Amino acid sequence: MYEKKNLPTLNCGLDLVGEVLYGKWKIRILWFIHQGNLRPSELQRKIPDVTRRVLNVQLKELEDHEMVTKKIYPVVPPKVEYRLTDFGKSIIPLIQAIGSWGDENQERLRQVILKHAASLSDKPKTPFIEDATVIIARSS
Amino acid sequence: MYEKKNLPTLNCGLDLVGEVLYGKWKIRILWFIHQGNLRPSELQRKIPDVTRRVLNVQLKELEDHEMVTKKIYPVVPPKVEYRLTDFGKSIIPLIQAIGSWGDENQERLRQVILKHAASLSDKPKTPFIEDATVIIARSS
DNA sequence: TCGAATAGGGATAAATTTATCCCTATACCG
DNA sequence: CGGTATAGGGATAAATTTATCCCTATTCGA
Repeated sequence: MYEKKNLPTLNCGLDLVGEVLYGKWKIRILWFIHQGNLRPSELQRKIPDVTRRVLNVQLKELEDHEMVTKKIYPVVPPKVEYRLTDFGKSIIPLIQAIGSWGDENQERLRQVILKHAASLSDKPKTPFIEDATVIIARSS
Repeated sequence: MYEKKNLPTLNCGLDLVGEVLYGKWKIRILWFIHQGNLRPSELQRKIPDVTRRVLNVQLKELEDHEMVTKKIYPVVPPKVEYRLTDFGKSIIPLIQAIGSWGDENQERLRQVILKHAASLSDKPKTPFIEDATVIIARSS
């Protein structure tokens, strides 16, 4: 595993929440578990962009942070279920609120996100002189 | 700058919010601006762990995402102020709620975070055989 | 005149997170 | 028998984010 070299900042509540929710998929994982998708394979189908490996890693962290519990059924093929702890359940209203705000502002969010992303891409790497060259070739 | 190679997932509101709030310091930056710390130097003093470079970068992203506006005063020494947009203001209640939940659960959060962090460090890298060697040496 | 404060940013390094690849195991279905 | 589904994890690569270092400029105060 990876050993942290910089200690996290843990001054205020905001810092603390950040530690347990920070992770590309964690909020969504919690949300989908809340929705009743308890098994890793179900979660993976709900979040196709996450790989199984990373899903496992983030679930493990959520477990360590006592947001979920893991139950392994000794059957074949294997069966595992994750459930929210009471602690995990208590954060669901926040996730709900965040999701609602996001839904309400969907259009604007999508617009500014895409605009920002574009502003990163459209820095031309090839100088304009190249375009000029093409034009000259055509006009000959 | 850095050009993204993997496109973000933008399916639901949760994804969208993630895009604009994801960043180690962004939520805190918004919060402190909301508290009236408008100038970069003030923000830096409030968040000593962020470097000026990164503070600038994250402020720029918040600006691109229309969460804040930047106002440059043509004076010397330079003076700059960031303010929340109406859009930015509308997300403050969420941040407030997250912070409150974090404060309320401060103790438990601190505990599980530290426990998890410790579990990463205390994986012994030197195999147990070394301990055994020591014991044998002692008993001779 | 030197140092501090103000704001900014390029180049690069380091840290961290996320993804890819590949392997283990078993039962069921056709 | 061969393919699929189930869950898991080590080793390593790639992507991304964050940090470090070092510059520019001006005014004020000691």
